[in-house]
Amino acid sequence: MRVSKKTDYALRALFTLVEHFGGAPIPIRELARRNDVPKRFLEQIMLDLKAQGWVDSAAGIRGGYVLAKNPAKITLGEVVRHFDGILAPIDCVSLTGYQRCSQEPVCRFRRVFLDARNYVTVLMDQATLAEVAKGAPVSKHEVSAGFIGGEGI
Amino acid sequence: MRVSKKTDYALRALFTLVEHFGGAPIPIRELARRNDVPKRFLEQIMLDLKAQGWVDSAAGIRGGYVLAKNPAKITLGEVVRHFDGILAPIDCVSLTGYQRCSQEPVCRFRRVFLDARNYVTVLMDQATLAEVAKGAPVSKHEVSAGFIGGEGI
DNA sequence: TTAATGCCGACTTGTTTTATCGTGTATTTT
DNA sequence: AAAATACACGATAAAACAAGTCGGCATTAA
Repeated sequence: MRVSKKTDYALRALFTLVEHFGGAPIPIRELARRNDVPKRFLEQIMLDLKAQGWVDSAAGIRGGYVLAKNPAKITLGEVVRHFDGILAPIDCVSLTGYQRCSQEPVCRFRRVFLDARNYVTVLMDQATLAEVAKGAPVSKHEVSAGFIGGEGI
Repeated sequence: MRVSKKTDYALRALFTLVEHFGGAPIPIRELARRNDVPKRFLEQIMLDLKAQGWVDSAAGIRGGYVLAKNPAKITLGEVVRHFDGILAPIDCVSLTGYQRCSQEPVCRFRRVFLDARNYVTVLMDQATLAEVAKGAPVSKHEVSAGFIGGEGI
């Protein structure tokens, strides 16, 4: 599951809106500046988020975007899946994007990808914006630590 | 971590070679037929696998490909990483493909992707061809079962 | 009314994916 | 030595996707 810039940018904007949940609308200009996203590109993305019912917009001089739902009701899984398609590493172990493969009856490595899917989908579907927003940013040390053999990652 | 057809095809061929480890070379024609892969495309892939030292080839009328190393010494992680690049879902949580992101000091969702990376990379780097080849194919039931809320996958 | 804002569709540009094709070289059986 | 069977290598290419960019219209508060 590789996430695109589009998904990345969408999440940045969403988490900014979570911070200001219940407050005044935030204009795209501000969302773009604070999250280091190209403004015209973010426009497209916000439009898409609105069509999905995750955000609402107000036009005019005090306009901007607000979160349309409680942040506990939106998950990372939904957002990633919307922009990038399936979460599974390969179609033959996906539910939403299942494609039959001729090798299924004999394929051995499929089990490993199924394992990956099981972990990742549960992880993503349980990760609500509300819960994730509570956590602290990742420290530099965490990215390079905690591995068994020091393999490349 | 989305795996490409190329990786998929490479793994199909490799597992066929694992089955015949120690035996006579298997020609591309046969590898292509048995694994349902376009022959000319597989040619490229096998050349690549050879350059990596994972397979060896013999020309001539009784020629073909054989595994060049013990299947316990090749992991899915190595193969996937070679063809598809990083295993991490996003560069900011990758070791081999790390790219600094301006939002790191404030990003909240990065932790979730780090979690996904940790699981997937350990899984893939521990999965040797030898071990994986021992397992049984995945049954139809396994792909659609075992989930908490019945979310889309 | 005017300035700030969102809305909308089209367009661009570059990369990656998934191959296909033609030709050349090596090996072995006959 | 010749024929058959393989691998080796480079070029080409259609299609999809990713990541933006642009121009102009609609809406609203001050």
